Amino acid sequence: MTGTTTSKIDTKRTQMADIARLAGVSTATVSRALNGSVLIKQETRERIQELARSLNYAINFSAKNLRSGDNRTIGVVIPYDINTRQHISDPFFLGMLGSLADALTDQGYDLLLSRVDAQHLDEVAKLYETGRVKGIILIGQWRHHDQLNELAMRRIPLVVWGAQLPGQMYCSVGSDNRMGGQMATEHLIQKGCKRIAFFGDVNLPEVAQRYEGYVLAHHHAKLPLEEALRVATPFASDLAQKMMIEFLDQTILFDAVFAASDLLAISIMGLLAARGLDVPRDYCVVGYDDVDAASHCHPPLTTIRQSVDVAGTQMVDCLEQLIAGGRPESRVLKIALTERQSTRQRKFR
Amino acid sequence: MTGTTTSKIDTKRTQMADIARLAGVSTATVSRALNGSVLIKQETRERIQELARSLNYAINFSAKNLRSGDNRTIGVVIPYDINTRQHISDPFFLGMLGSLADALTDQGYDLLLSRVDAQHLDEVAKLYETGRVKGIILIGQWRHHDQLNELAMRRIPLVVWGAQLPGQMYCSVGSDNRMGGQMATEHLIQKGCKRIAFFGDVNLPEVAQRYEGYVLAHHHAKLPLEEALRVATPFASDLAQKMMIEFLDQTILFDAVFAASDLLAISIMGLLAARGLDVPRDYCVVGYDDVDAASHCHPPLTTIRQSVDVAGTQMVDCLEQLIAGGRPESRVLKIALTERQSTRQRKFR
DNA sequence: GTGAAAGCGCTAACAA
DNA sequence: TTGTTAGCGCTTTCAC
Repeated sequence: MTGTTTSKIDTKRTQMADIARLAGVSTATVSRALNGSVLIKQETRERIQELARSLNYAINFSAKNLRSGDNRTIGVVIPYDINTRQHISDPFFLGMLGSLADALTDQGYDLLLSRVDAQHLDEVAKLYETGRVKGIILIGQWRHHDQLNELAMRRIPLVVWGAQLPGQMYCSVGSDNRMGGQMATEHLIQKGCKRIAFFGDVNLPEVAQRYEGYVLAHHHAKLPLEEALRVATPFASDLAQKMMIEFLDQTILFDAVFAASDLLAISIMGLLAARGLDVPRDYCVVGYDDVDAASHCHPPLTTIRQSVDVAGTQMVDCLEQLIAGGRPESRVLKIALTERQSTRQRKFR
Repeated sequence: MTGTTTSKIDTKRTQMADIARLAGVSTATVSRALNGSVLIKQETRERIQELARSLNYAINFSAKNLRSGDNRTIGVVIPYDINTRQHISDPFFLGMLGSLADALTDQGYDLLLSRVDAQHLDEVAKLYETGRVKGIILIGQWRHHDQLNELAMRRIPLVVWGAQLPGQMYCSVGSDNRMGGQMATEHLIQKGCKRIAFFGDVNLPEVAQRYEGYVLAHHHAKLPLEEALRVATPFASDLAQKMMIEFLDQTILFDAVFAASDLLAISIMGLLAARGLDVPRDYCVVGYDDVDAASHCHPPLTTIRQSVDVAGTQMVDCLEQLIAGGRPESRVLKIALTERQSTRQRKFR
């Protein structure tokens, strides 16, 4: 028995042989016609295509893939860290996923979504090695640089969203975090801020680079750096919230915040508001990502925009090159500062 | 030529035949051994499994699927509406996606993610008919009830996240929207609110049911309904924002808001704050979904919690029944009100 | 311009 | 307990 025992009238799905019989040609001709081969006389081709359509024919991908040793599926992997609970709860990732879905669809790929425990990143190798996917896009580098390098050495076509790191064997696409950090900080300095708190987990490469930009801006402006102003919050979570409250309770002197993600920025703005403090009058705040919420929150958030759409197409482009046997360069995407209320109307002191 | 021309040393992937040769058995034995068949002597079985492992063997799924006429992939579809730009920008959907990813993985399924133009929902049928997926989970019913019915009539195993509607041919899983709307409204009434604005697009079945609950609560409390208090905002977007501002500008008398999504609720709270109005002192606000942001915003938002994890497993469960030829009932999941600051400390007037 | 035929890597009925 | 054999539905070389 072939199909599942779903119904008694197991209407076998139409296949090439059926079309061939009906059209009075061979399956070879049908195959060619359906693939738009110029070898087939136009008239025959159109007749067969029409027939296929009217029969509601749908090709069997398993057979096609088996025969051609090929497939058009890309694995998109979102690692999650059980310990830090750094799940995909950030809307930025959803945006990225959407962007990838579109970019892959455009190129005729299917998207196999997989959540993988970051402890066992080598599981993603299986995806490739079983022939399920032709390549892998990994969203979120976290702190798994070494594991990623290992995957790349196994010759797995792999593109990672994240920072470009020294000694990197895999292809990465990411935004210019250093520049982003610098621009954000310079913007604040320009608004007259002098004691800028930095919120973010510098153990993550991307955040570390944003912090480097922050440091650089301070150097340029000949502003001193202060340890107490660096708060190592994880990405938005209860813990981050707790750390921010702690920070505020310490009554450390500061006049601005640069947060490594919009979620953190929005969170701190809420905390400040709850204490009767006003943004931007009392504190300026800059975020990172430019998620939807950044423009809808109050006050609307000045932030560093990472272009998600571009990211998607770029990653797919890299992956295609990798699949074709190329060795694409990692890419660093341009960012831009979007100024909104959270840093406006600030008076110099 | 078989493989892609990636490298010169085109190391052909190991396959069953290789293992068979090395083990001095037939491929049939290897197949059985690897599938853990009890027909094979334990010793042989273990030897073969060990060999496979050491050779880093990975089965070819195309071949397996072709032969067995089966596969373990489920399509998860997120329709997007080009017109209303109702993309998947709501974090609630990300949560759902994550939950589904986990539930499917637990059951040994792969997740094929697909974004489909809501105008062409029949495209999802192709996913099934080409044998790419064994069933389909659709997140977001929007206003496509009829199209979904049609898909169901084509005998496509389909589970939809959304409201249960009369004359529904497909299996749906959703939360108890009516009850949710009622609970939210009753909670507000209990806090002393009398003129409760409702924000949400009642053209969407889920929102319509929430509104029904709102109406019911008013009846129970013998409170009059007022047209002016119903604001047909779409799901969070610039347009929604604009409509809320318009509403506020009209200076319609109201003392509370029940928003059909947390995003809307958070948005309105920001708008109110920007006008120097306080939640919950001046206005109480209740949202819907209980997304992460609801507890991190300020003030923390009272909201109706939809249990995303349960939703994922329930949908997968339904789909499995459908695939097995069953006819599972649609499910309505329990909701719960989570009280937070946005409705606290309200004094009766 | 079209057809015949081989076979992709695996599974399962039937034999032994 | 294991092997033999016959395909699953498609693509593609080679022949006409």
